[in-house]
Amino acid sequence: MKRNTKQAKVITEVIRSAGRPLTPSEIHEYASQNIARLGIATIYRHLKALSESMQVVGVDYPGQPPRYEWVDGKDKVHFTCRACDKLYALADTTQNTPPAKVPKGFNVQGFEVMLYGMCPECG
Amino acid sequence: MKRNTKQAKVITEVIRSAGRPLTPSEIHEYASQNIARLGIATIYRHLKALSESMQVVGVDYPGQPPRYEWVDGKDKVHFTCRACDKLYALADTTQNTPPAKVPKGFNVQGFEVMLYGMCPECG
DNA sequence: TCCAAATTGGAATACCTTTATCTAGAATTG
DNA sequence: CAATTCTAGATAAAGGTATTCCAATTTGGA
Repeated sequence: MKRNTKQAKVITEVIRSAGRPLTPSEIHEYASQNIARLGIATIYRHLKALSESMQVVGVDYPGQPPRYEWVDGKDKVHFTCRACDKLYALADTTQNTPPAKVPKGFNVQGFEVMLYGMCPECG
Repeated sequence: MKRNTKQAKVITEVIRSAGRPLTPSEIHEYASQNIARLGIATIYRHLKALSESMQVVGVDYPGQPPRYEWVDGKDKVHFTCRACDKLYALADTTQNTPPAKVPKGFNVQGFEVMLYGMCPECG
């Protein structure tokens, strides 16, 4: 039986309220503010479970560690700054329509847009 | 002085003509068909150089090793099959226009669209 | 052709993320 | 409240990519 532990609540809330994709160590860092001696393995265990239940999805981009993001049907557009490497979640302006046509036979279930450039802080 | 070696030519040509993002080991495999005893370190050396000179870019997606793709101003749209994990490069139908609006202050230099779903072979 | 310098191959290894393991502790059930 | 069983924490270990090292080779120029 699945149990409702304090760790599960905090980890889930951290990801859900972040508003942007977080790395496992970021999640660990933020959740540790509410739970002393939180093990990194616990982060990975919950990330695995949350991924399997489709509540979070992985977001990768080159040269950076994998990040995880809450699934809410929005925030499919990300922006990464080439100067400071910050990752932003932008409002989805694509209305859930894949911004590209696909050849016959491909069934698109989801999509993701990654923008590269300079963020307001970096120029 | 930079030298024009057979390895550099073959590795570059493998990536350039692939038409899709390749993993370092895929590049090694294909290039080895033309060069006996090709070291994997040579692959990484050239990938690093080609990345720094902006001739290739990295393409990541969750759970898979990093792939590298030739930069030609096209092929910014990728499709990954959730069943077989194949990665396809689709024709860019976005005309180099980012498929999303960005807030004031963000300067978009490039973008990438990743589609998830089922490929023709898998359903 | 000959030489100095750049490049390669091969293997070791460094590096870092993720997982496995084990025991102690905590959450449900009756 | 006691028993049961899931979960957490800590650390070791795995897993796998990327780098380093250096002798041997190759390249471009004189």
